[in-house]
Amino acid sequence: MEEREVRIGKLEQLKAMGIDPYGKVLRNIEPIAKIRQAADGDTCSTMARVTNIRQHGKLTFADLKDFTGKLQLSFRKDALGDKYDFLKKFIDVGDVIYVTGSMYHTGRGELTLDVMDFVLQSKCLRPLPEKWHGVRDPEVRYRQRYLDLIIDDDSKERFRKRSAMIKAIRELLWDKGFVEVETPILQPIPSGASARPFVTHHNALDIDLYLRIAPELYLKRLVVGGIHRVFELGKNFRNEGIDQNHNPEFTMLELYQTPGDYEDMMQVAEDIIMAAASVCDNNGSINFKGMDVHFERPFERITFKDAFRKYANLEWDDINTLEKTTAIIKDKGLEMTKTSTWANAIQKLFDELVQPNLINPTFVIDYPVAISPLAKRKTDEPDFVYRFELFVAGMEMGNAFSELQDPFDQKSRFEEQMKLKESGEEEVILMDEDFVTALEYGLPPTGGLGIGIDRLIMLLTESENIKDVILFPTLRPKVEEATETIESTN
RNA sequence: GGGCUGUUAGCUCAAUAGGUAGAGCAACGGACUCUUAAUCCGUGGGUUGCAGGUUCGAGUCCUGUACAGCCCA
Repeated sequence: MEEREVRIGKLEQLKAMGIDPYGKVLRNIEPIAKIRQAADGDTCSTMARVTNIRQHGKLTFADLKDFTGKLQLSFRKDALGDKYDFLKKFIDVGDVIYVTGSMYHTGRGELTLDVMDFVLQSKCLRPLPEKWHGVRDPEVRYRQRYLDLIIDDDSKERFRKRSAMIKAIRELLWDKGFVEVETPILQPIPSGASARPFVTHHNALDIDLYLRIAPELYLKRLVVGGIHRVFELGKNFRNEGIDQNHNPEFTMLELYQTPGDYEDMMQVAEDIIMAAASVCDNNGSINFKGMDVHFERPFERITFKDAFRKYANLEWDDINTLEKTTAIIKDKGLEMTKTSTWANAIQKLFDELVQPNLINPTFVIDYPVAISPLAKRKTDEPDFVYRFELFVAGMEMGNAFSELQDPFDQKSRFEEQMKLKESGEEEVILMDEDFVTALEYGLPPTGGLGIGIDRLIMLLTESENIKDVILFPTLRPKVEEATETIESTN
């Protein structure tokens, strides 16, 4: 590791000269994006990482980058004197420096800070990845995200947008009078959705606890408690495989509103998605995995039954029993991975035959009660519920319903789920008696909505892999290696 | 879980048929006051992911393994 040794050598020399390579805090700075708005002749100061150095004898240009942008610097021997020689000798690409100087435009028109003084703020001991190919190895990008952020402007921009979208969503909800809350991540019963949970153990209580798979049942308790508009934006955890669309921990928005129903939730869902989309200047059109997607209100609506008719050419009479769905699954050469129930079969058929066709934002509404244990039955059609799922680019983006208020019905639906569990079904919505008790106190007519934030951000930033919108995606830890680190100096 | 592909210098990538492992950038030394992938001259840099095997000889072929990517479930 020769280059690193060279830089450590410089570090030692600096110390010997009485210069702290990890300098004092200098606060009178502004981010690069702000500085770039200055007029020629203005005096500006900033602190950022040097990403490129171009030396020309007694004149040196350098590029400085922070999270907000890039700025060219010029260093002149005739302005800096001995300090210019210090620059040439001790400042490397990767170092973080404080600079102060005056703005001007070069002959070629590049906005540049002519440096009057600079201070080393942190010495970079390792060479940065190559300057124009950047980091290609996905593993480095995910494990050493800081390198990705230093080098890759697109990545930087993607995470800046992520932050801005989440801010836009929060502001929208606050403006609508929603209260933001935090409910337990450690839950004794991981209910509210059907997925395998992570298990952990609390020593003092000597009980197993589960990382939540959904905050749903807690948020509805809060509606019972009188918080009529409530939301939570946070992590859920599901113990399932990792692929382009799945990370074991992911960010979910859930909100509940009373008075409200799933019609209201369609409006809110559109509001949220348009608010997030407004952050990306793409005029509501994106291209995702080769699909052209247009965001335009109102989003399309189609009933669950009609979706089968339209996209799979199947009438409800063709698929309303386990025998019929099983036959079709075989006929299409599909494979059932879960237990053989009508609920699993109809879900499988939907996932395979309908979902991939839903490119533009589409609300699929009025689901069968058998696959919706927390949603309110339709008054005119009690085998169906007031529920929708939102699909975009063939991906599920959201799930919402008019919430089931009837504690007796809720109890019996939990019981059905538990029967399924006993018969070997792994993923069911677990019985939560305390939640039923809460319903007995009276849940007013409520609409509830969940939106997968990571997937929304993937879509709007046209990122095909969920790992590209999560700063530190879950990876298998590296076993060997433990990259050579410096010996502690004490 | 299954299949395919990848892993070579700090970074990005080469290496034809199994025959001394190369280039660009980065680094180091030198020239250079308007470059922006600066340019020019020169120098150093490798346990080819890891562990075995075949062979006179392995980056290359075989087996196993680790990690990653893609596809499938």
